[in-house]
Amino acid sequence: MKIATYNVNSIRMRVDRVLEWCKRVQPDVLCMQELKLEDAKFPGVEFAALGYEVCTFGQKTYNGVAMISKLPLTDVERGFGDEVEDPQARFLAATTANGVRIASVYVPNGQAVGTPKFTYKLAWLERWRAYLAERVKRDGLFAVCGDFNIAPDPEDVYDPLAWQGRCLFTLEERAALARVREVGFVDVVRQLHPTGQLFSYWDYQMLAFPRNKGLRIDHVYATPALAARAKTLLVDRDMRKGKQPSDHIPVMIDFDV
DNA sequence: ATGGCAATGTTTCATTGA
Repeated sequence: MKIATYNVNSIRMRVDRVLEWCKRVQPDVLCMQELKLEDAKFPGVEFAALGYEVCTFGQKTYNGVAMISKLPLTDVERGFGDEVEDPQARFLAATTANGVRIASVYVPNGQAVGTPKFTYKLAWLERWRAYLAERVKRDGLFAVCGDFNIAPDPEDVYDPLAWQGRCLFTLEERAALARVREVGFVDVVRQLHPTGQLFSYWDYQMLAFPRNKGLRIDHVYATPALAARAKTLLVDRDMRKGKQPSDHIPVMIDFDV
């Protein structure tokens, strides 16, 4: 079972690229982030034509997450169920017909240390952790995939010294992400690629991609029972090439499920 | 060969991303 995640940076701008990628690598489930549109405007017909069931949680202009699946989806959850005061569409979960729970996540960027957005990010991370701590009790096979907007380790940023203390790489954010793992998740990309850089994002500016000034901020976390079944990894650098790429690339794990 | 910001809407600039 191939489970993938891809921050598309506007599904409207990227739909042809995503469709071509699905035809080529045939993910069973693809989690997407930064749709930047309302659910009614999601290009669902195109994905349905490839045999995918579509599940979206979008909003106008910003954020928005989706999941497409070749297996039927049930028990769809949008948000954590606690966001009385949170209108941002950043979390979607569903269960595939073979019993694997999957979530598509877009963690807040945080902008810069000391800003209200950074405070919101840290609070959001704690809400996410509390939600997952409950769900792992029930879902033994659970994959949480998405743009986490945190580089966990020094080898996950192109210049750890320059990134010291910067948003996406502060000790505070990395500790918050470690607390998420501690409720019962494994970083499956690192499990399959234990050492060395394996970036998933390069800024559009300053020739970041050709200079390989990237970050590893897109992740696939899985419960130990599911992580034990992880077989192969694809971090598809080719998707940063060509006309109008997203600034992120897809990350895919093939599980023996 | 992978290329010098990009996408959205409030549109001809401001906001956001990371």
